[in-house]
Amino acid sequence: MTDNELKNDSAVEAGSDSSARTHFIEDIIAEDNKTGRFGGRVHTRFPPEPNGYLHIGHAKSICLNFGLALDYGGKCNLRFDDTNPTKEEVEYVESIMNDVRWLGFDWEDRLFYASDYFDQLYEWAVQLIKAGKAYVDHLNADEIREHRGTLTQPGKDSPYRNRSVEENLDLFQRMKNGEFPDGTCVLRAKIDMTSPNLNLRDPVMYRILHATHHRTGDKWCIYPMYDWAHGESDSIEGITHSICTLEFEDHRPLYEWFVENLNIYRPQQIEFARLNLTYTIMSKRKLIRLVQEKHVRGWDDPRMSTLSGMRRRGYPPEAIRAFCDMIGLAKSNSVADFAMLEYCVRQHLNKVATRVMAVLNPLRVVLTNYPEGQVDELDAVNNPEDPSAGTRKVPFSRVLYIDRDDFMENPPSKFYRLSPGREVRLRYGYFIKCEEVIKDEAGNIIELRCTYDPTTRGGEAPDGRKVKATIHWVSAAHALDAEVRVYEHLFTRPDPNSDDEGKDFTAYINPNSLQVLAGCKVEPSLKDAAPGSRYQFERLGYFCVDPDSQGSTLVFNRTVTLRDEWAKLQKSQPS
RNA sequence: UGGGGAGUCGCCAAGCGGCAAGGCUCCGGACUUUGGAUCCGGCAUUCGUAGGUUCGAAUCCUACCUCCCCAGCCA
Repeated sequence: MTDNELKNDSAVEAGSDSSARTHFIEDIIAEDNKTGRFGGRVHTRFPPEPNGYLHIGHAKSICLNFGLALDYGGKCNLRFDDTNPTKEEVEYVESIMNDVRWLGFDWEDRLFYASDYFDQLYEWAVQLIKAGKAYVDHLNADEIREHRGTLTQPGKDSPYRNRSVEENLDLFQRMKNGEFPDGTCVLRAKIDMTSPNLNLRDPVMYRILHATHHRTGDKWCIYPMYDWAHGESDSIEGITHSICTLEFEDHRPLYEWFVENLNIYRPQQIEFARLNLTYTIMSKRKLIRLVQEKHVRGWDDPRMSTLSGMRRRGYPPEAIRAFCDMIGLAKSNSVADFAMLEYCVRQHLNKVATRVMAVLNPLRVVLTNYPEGQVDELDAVNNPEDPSAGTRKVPFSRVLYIDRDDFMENPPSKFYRLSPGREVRLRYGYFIKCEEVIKDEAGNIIELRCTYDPTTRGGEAPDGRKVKATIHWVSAAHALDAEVRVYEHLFTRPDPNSDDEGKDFTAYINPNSLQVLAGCKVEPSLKDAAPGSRYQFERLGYFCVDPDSQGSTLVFNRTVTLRDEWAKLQKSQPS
């Protein structure tokens, strides 16, 4: 996919006339381009820490950063912010690269790691020490906290704050050489212990961590803190607009203090509001708990808000991009409605998904006037939204399955599917009329006896009579068995974080978030459906073949239902 | 009570002194061999509150209110 296709695609998906409406970051870029601040360059970066899987919130940042580069003819780097070896793993860096690519973005040859810059960072730290702007502090963690003061009280200088440059240089080198155990001392920037901005009260730049790093191994036992590594990495890479989330607004003065005191190139940090979505959790800490405590099957469980989960669920990357376009960008905390995401998923799938017939909850139907052993090959349209998708043959015979939801013995007035004595159309097939309801001893309906009208082949009656409903079906003798996994929101409330009642978010996990339907029947054209392929099961929703499918066992995930007027009616008038 | 942000329809979100875009949701209706899609129509006399400036304010000024973030050797 070319850059242009990607752009147009997203714009079209979002239903926006792209050209108009700019958000505040685009305004900033326009202004910078006007003043020539960065010489017309736009160079962004997506800087994940490899300590978990990417989620839909990251998608917003990815689309923003890579999207801006695309829109302004600039570049976007992928940079792993790997400054804490105790939490980071290669499994995560691989999954992250995989997810960014899947979303449709390309960092070309610009794959970087903050750990690439450890040597440079060390040199710069020495430079600050020499300038009297950094010192080694032997206060322990508790003491540092005590000296930091509070929100309303200024902090106090550490007794080690005024060590000589020589002593600091010596100590810092010995920190690096591994002469001290974890926690004995840290390197701090010497700024202002009385600043109302706590980030400026002599922030820690390096801590001692005798841990093996996923890339640098045991080369280092001191690791830079986020504030010390991030801006400097941006500077090294020539980033123009360093976009991050709101909680870093307070860090901007520190970001700028470092680049100014080092006298190096200064990128512009810009903050935006992270994405929140109803019925989902976005914190990595909580997502990892869902996985570790086995509330879900793994990072890629289709109920997860991770990109890998959404991929397995069947959400197309185009839909996620369109969603990121649709939600806009601002600085106010907000919670996007999950329905927006589903709208984007349906909108894309409607245009591209092959239609197929599947019966989730089979009810046997025998056409009493249809010749035994006769098979009719009916023509079915693969995608009414896309004529080029062509048609296929669907076998029709005497014994069929329809969905139990499509039959009611005593239908309410608004129900216009099949019921005793009523006639409906079988999609692409014939009109059938229900003549008899067969029940078992317990009174459960086990079969319907119907007659079909041979003159209605294809679904049109020569006498022009109309039918109120068209229902889907499969031929019993030809159908394939399948397992279908039906999902609902993972949480029972729009904001699972609301810890009123002092409850943990796990208290709001939806016990019905996964329902496994066995014994489903799908049409034979699905025989060799590959994992990951997406279909519309007519009248039901969009479904995606799960990787658990193997050999003759087909497993589908329900991606999202179709919009359903009937379901809505039932909900509003329960009875 | 320190500092940094934000408050426009149920949810996102435009608007930057000239009289409230758009999308999602929702509600009507048309069409329909998917109760899908599509198409039409409806949905903020009002912009956190109260004052003020102005011919005119969501937009400027003042005060207040509410919410979010910051006291990791996490990012």
